[in-house]
Amino acid sequence: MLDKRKRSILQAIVDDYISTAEPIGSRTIARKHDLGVSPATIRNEMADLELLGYIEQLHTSSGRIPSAKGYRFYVDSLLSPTRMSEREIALIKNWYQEKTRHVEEVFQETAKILSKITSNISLVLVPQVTQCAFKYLKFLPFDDSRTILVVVTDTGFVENKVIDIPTGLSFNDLQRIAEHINRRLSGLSFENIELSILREIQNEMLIDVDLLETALGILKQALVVEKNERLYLGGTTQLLSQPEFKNIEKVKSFLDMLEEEHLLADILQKQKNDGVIVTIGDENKYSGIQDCSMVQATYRIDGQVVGTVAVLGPTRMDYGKVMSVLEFMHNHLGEVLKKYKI
Amino acid sequence: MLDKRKRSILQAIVDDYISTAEPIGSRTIARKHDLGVSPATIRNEMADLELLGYIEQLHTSSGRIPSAKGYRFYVDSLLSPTRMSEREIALIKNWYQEKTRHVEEVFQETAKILSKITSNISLVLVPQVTQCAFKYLKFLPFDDSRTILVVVTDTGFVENKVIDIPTGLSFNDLQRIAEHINRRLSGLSFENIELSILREIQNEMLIDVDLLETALGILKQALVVEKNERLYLGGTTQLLSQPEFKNIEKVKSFLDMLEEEHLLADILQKQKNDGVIVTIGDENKYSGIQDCSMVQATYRIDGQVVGTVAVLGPTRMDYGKVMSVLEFMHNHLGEVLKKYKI
DNA sequence: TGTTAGCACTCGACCTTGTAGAGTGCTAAC
DNA sequence: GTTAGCACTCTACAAGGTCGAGTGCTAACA
Repeated sequence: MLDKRKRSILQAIVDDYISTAEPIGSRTIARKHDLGVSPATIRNEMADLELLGYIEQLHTSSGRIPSAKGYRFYVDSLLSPTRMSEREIALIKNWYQEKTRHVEEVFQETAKILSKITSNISLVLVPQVTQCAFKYLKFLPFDDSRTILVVVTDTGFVENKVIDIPTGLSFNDLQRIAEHINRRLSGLSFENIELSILREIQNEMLIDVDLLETALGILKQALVVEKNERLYLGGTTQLLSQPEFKNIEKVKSFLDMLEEEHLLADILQKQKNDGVIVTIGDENKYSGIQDCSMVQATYRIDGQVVGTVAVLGPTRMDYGKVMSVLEFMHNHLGEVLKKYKI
Repeated sequence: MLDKRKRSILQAIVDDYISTAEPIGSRTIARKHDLGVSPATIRNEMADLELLGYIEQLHTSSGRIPSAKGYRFYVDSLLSPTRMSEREIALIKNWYQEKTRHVEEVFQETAKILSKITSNISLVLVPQVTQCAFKYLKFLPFDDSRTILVVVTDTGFVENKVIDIPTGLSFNDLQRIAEHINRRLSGLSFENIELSILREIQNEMLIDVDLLETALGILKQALVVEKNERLYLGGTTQLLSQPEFKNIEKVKSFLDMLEEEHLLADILQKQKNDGVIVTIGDENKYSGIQDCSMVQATYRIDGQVVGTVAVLGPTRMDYGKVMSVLEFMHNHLGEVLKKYKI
């Protein structure tokens, strides 16, 4: 364990480096932070800290910058958990009030808020439909050969698709099939709608087994669409303001990675514990972001975890601020979503 | 009018500059293009071309680069209209076949194809709903206080929204109102649904004028959502490969502009003639893209123009290729959309 | 009269060199 | 254990020099 002075010095280095993006020297620390010791002493301590792996040097005679281990210690032991100020909270709540009318807009604006406040890239993973319940499906008329299949969930998500009416089925047949399916499935969560239940339905409707199969196929297809998690991204341009992305090649490879949406969704750790998680530098499993850190948090509706929000940026990020914002989202995004009738 | 040799030289300059992004000198032209004259002669001609405003010099003793006027002349008079090769066309058609299942995916993939082929940013403006016809609206049950309003167009676009049931209206009232509205509006294009018609409907339904007003309000609100043009963007990262965007500040301001979607939609000229249009440099009305060129083309369904595709990039773009691709989209995107049941 | 070779000139790109400044480690004194 | 002093290291930056590509002009040539 580090003694008090070493901790103060490490804290000073991380704090300063986060705000200036410049390596920090002993004299700078002595000047800015009143530790009551001379630069020479600080130099000795810094040599120790470097030996212990908390800070590193780009070359002889440059100041020190925090290592991944240093950031980890900072986040775990030096950062006093802060909450957002009342004023900030009021601002955010007001933002939601003004800018959101659809559910989708809540996600969109959440991404915007996060990236704006933290000056980093934000990710919002929307609820997996599997976690909400099937309410009903309905076929709406379109023309002789096509119909509109509408699937409604208990949370008010509506998905629709224009589909061909399977040959041999009349529109009335479809209505009948829909009614039956609804009677059996209504209220079940999408997770619980398994092939076995679908088989049962098929068995119950002895007539037209083939036709039902087609209809069930359509439902399944709709489910696939539903299940597809959606990801909202915010603040990709903020990236360009960060000094670590001066190098245009770096920006390019990073943006290319961001375009691989499924990859990003995968990067978000399936977190077990319910709260804010910080992943620093090479703790990330994808090499593309190993000089980045990610802070993520779940959000819940009625106590159930339904999605994840995250902030992604260079390891040199303002962990305190980012964590407090995500803490807020963790606690309040569910409320907001509920208010806006998800 | 330029004589034949000047035209050859201008063409050589534009061609070379497009492919190398370096100013072109007289010696380079003499070497690469067999014009049968010496560099000195070419120099004299270039001096003339500069005087006429077709090319310009960044400083004494640099080669020449085309001016906006030069590009304009190139596009109008030097570029022989080319078509895409059969092989390329087959590739594109195959791409659509493999990657598109929803209508939205067609737009998404069109943007991707355009940016991939042209190495520039692509814009796909999707059909304005105003240009297709209202088919019907329907209220679907949700819960005691809310209903799902579904609006269907003749092209198969379906938009839905969960709305509060206005106090005083029963679900049956809504059904009745929907029926009446459908009877009056079905088949009308959204453009033709004007306030006057809505007033008429209001007058016809003498009972419950207040309630109808509310319902019409909801429809109008849905229309607003509908009318909102959607814009698909592709290849923003391609930008970073272009040497004119080495400067990170430039990239940033450009990307910021791209985020203003409505602005972009506005930049696309409301074109009257039906074909491929090229806008070069300061011909663009927005100052943010005055060192860029834009090539745009309409696409049609059943002979009716429904949307626009465009490619945006530095003035130094491969106009021949870009124009041929957009010519292709102009002629075939409608077909693709039709096949995928728009 | 149009074309060409030759020449002096210009300017950016690139390299070298020198200097200032920030920072370090070590040592000796407090 | 702490500190002042000192020699040392390394980067950033500016100044100066050279190279090469390109130009315009002039005089000679077909």
